[in-house]
Amino acid sequence: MQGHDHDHDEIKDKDEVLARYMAQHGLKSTRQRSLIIDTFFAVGGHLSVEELWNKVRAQDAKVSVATVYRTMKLLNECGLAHARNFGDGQTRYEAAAGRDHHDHLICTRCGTIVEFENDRIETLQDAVARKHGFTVTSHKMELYGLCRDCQRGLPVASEA
Amino acid sequence: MQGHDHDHDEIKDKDEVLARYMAQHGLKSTRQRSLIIDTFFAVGGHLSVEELWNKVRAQDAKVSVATVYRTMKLLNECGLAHARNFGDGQTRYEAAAGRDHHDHLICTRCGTIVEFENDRIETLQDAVARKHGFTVTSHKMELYGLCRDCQRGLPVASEA
DNA sequence: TTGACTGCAAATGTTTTGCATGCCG
DNA sequence: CGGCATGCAAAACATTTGCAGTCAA
Repeated sequence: MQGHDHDHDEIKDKDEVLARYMAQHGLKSTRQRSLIIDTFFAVGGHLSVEELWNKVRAQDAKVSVATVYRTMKLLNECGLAHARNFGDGQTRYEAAAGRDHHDHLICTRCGTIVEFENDRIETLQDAVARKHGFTVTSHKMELYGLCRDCQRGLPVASEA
Repeated sequence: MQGHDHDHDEIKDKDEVLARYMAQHGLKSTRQRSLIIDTFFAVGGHLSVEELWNKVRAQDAKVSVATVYRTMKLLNECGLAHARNFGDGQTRYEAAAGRDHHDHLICTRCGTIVEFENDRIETLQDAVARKHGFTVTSHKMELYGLCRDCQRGLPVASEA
């Protein structure tokens, strides 16, 4: 739906990071891992492990959830995916390769997630942290509310 | 650190909110609920259900975890407690009655949690939301990093 | 060949729930 | 009394892990 036809650099970058990480850690590139990782980056968005598993199983019915969990944990460790936690009980992952930091607007009615970034907020965050003697290494910020459509009571389109 | 010795108004406010909510929902005031709620507000901080359960059991050994879960869910629903999720697998609750909104600085080494509020950040958040057509009803922001002591490598004092 | 990877199922840890009993109102 | 609340244990989830077989390097 969105025009992301120019992420070849990022994909290359991602592959490099991944290859380097796997080499350094003695990890192997397997059919399942490739499938999971490719699917994850191809789908985009904020996937729960189960959602990702479903996409993956559509292509290879024998991949187990455990492998998806293990693979996403790896991606997270090597910095290519970030684990997020938006209130429903599940951990969601989002692609991180070559992307700037960003935060989220979450519609509490239809579940839409919009990403944004705002340098002025980041600057203020740093200032606050400094005032309290903290050195900040990461942060997360989530704004919950109603998106434009839900404010007007439009029917919820459910998820894909 | 913080001078919050004047929360008597807030406590009264809390009881009112609670009483009204319980009346409206046909809820009963029981020994267990009172004990759990009083303990929760007395201890303060960001308690996991298990931590709270331990405090409660010290006073009445027969209270079950289930009741603590049920009670905290109630407090959360009536707005007197907020559920938070700081990365470890557990949901933590913090008192919300009569308190201004605030965010958190979390030390990733010793676990210290510092609360802060910053109106300019809130203002910017609203602006961002508006730009994306959202009406924000709540938000959370967490800054992760090292607190002053941990930056200097001081020994971790563990939790209480 | 070898050791990492996988699938499966069992194990974990957290939170929820069904049910019979208990207690507030 | 009647119905919500409680305790207990089982159930429900999300996630992890032990193990034996499989596969990449």
